[in-house]
Amino acid sequence: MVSTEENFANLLRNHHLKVTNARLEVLAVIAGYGAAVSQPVLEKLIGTGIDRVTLYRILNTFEEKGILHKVIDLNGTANYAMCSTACTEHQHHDEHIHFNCTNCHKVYCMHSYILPNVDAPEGFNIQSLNLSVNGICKNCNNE
Amino acid sequence: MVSTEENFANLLRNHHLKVTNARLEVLAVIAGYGAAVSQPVLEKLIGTGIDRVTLYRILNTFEEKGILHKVIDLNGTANYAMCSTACTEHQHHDEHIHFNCTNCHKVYCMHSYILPNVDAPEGFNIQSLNLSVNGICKNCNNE
DNA sequence: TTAAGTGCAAAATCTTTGCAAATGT
DNA sequence: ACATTTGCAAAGATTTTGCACTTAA
Repeated sequence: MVSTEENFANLLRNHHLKVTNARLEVLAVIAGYGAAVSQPVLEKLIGTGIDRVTLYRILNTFEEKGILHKVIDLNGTANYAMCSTACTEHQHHDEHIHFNCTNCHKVYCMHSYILPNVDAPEGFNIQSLNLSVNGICKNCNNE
Repeated sequence: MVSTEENFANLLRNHHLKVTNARLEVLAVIAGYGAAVSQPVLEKLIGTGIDRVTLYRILNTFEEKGILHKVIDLNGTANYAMCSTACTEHQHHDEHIHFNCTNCHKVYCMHSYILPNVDAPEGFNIQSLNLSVNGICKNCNNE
């Protein structure tokens, strides 16, 4: 079995990105977090190792390349989560439900739920759907 | 028939807020806009009559009191729309679909669509749902 | 009269940009 | 070697706070 770090390196290579320490660390933290993460939280988790500007640029690059998808939470803050392998530079497939915990503000991707169909009114064209559920997550309920 | 301005004044009184020019103007602009409005757009529509800080404070107060509801759009920007009469200081009822135009960035409240039921996974409690639809609005399709 | 609301200045965030130095391939 | 990536400094954008002045009730 290949190490996790090697998997991340391959992920970067597959998207024609250079393998740098900063990028590997961002991937490791996000993949290990278990929920979508915001830039401020990421910054705390990572510590002083990576400059804030670099972090912003890494997140933007990863989103453009289809490595991460961006989820806007209840407060309008951007949160990032690993994309499914179906995401590419040209098309994001982010059609699942996001659960926003109103207590700890974690954002969970609920891959097992399927979005409903919605018919657009006359004159409107639908490109994508985004269903957010707000409530209390399992962690917070057990405290 | 009572004038619109008098209706707005009553709306403010009903929520125990003083009737001021700034508040009446904000209500008039938002009610006349036909979609949810962001603070920057509101500021342009209103012009120099109201200080930016006052505008922020009015929007916050209106949201707290249940006069406006806040809709976060695709970019994480807060947009404000008139609440239905079912909204109070203690409980917002904002359970309708929001249509985000990816071209003009207007946010439409689709009151005629009903949200689907979602069952929460074990341990999670759902408080509210938020379904955003992204696409091209009628206005932009006709240009 | 007096509590609530407003305007201005200034601070606190959050995010982006420009450029020189460092790094991966 | 060379294009990419990074760090730092600085600018831009957005939102909040403090305080004195004004206004609605």
